[in-house]
Amino acid sequence: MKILIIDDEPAIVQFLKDGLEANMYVIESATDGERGAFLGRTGTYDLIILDYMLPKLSGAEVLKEIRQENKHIPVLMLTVKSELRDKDELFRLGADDYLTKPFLFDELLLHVRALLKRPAKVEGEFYKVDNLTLNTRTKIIRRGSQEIYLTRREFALLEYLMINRNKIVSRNQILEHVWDYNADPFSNTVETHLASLRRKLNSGRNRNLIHTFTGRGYKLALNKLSER
Amino acid sequence: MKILIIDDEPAIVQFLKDGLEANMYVIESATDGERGAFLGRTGTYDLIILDYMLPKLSGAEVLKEIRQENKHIPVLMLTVKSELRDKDELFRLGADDYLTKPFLFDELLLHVRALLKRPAKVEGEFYKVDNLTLNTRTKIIRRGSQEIYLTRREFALLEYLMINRNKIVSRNQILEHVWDYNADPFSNTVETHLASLRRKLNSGRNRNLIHTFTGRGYKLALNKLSER
DNA sequence: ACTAAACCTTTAAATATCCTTAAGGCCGGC
DNA sequence: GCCGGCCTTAAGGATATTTAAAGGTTTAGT
Repeated sequence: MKILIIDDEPAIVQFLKDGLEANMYVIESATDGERGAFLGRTGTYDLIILDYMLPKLSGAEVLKEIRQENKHIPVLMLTVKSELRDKDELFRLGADDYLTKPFLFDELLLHVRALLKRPAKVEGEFYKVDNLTLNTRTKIIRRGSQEIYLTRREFALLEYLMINRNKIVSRNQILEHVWDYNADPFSNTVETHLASLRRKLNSGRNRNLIHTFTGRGYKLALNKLSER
Repeated sequence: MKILIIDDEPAIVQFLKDGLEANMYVIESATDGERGAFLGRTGTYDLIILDYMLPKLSGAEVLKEIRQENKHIPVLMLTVKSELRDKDELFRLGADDYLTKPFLFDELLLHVRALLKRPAKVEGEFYKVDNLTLNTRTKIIRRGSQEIYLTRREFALLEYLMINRNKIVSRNQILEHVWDYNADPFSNTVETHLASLRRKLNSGRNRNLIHTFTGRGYKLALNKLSER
């Protein structure tokens, strides 16, 4: 899951980034409204965290720009109580949720989880394919009863495959959803991570669940071809 | 365990602080209601000790503010008998317990212990992971039969890890619960204390119980990964 | 109030982990 | 059987963590 943070205070951005990365989210950030609006319009995110008070382009304007692009990405707004005249104002602008500063990180995390659950991305507490499970709350991966240790990138990759299980996802889709804009599309880092993910998932006598479709992409499923 | 003291008399604050620190609690304090309410709302405490009579914002008002933030932190109120018309008044406001001044420190300590036991933070007299035990009453740490001497900060750190045993806690969570607001989040004092804690706990041929999850935090547990 | 010890924090260097890059071999499609 | 795309492995670079040591502050004893 990829989250965009737009806030002009570097310390806050860092605080949110660290905390969210510790919870296995992929983070991109912008420290002014202009850059934030650009990323929000052009990037691929599952959630945007947007400060109300911003230089260059206010939070409200950024939100408007994003919404114009017909995107219905969940947007969580951060406000200072004194700034907030009317909370309905925020919803009218198109925000999905808001939080008044200061807040505890755990509070934010609850809101983030709730928002990410909405767009039918997450049905229950678990994703499951064969005997492979991903717990969306604890971020624990298991193959059968054995817990599997994954790095952040590997986790984000597997999560994306799990969300799209039984469907073919292209290399570019993966790159868009799991890597940030710095990623070099000509490098083979996706393939490398897929390899190490397969190695970790297939240990023992477990069957391979990540199937390659040459020229098309990858599919996480019990069988390469669907049979009914 | 971190305690917030809100009292306008510096001498009382000092008295409580010294005594509680001697019992391995981490203390923060405020000498007026405004500051107290701010800390109470924004900080992370396991208990708040609140004087009824305060300048700027009365104890009752401070309590109301804290409770508005939906927090159910235990609050211990301190009153002078003459101030207290009706003790039910305090409970109605949301206090969990009260004490009338003057009192003996040991009395206070009993109340503090009782309150901290409530929120399922402490089950019995001991925390235990492998052959490592922490006695919540005597504050004695043992690895097997060997007693281990820890400094206050090390103790608070281990206690926090013990409360959250078998769960990953991030560096920021640790900072929030074990250090006070003065702590510089960019220094590596947490890491340094973890190192010295590990050194003390792992002496001899004991296995390491504090496991690192790069980019995510630390977990106190028998094994890094769980197998069921 | 002074001194010494204990403790906590800071800095910096060493180490470990993770991510990316690059090269060579393998496999599947044609 | 050839070619291009994919996989694997290893090495290098970047980032994160651990360790060591010195400096500063607090605490405790006299």
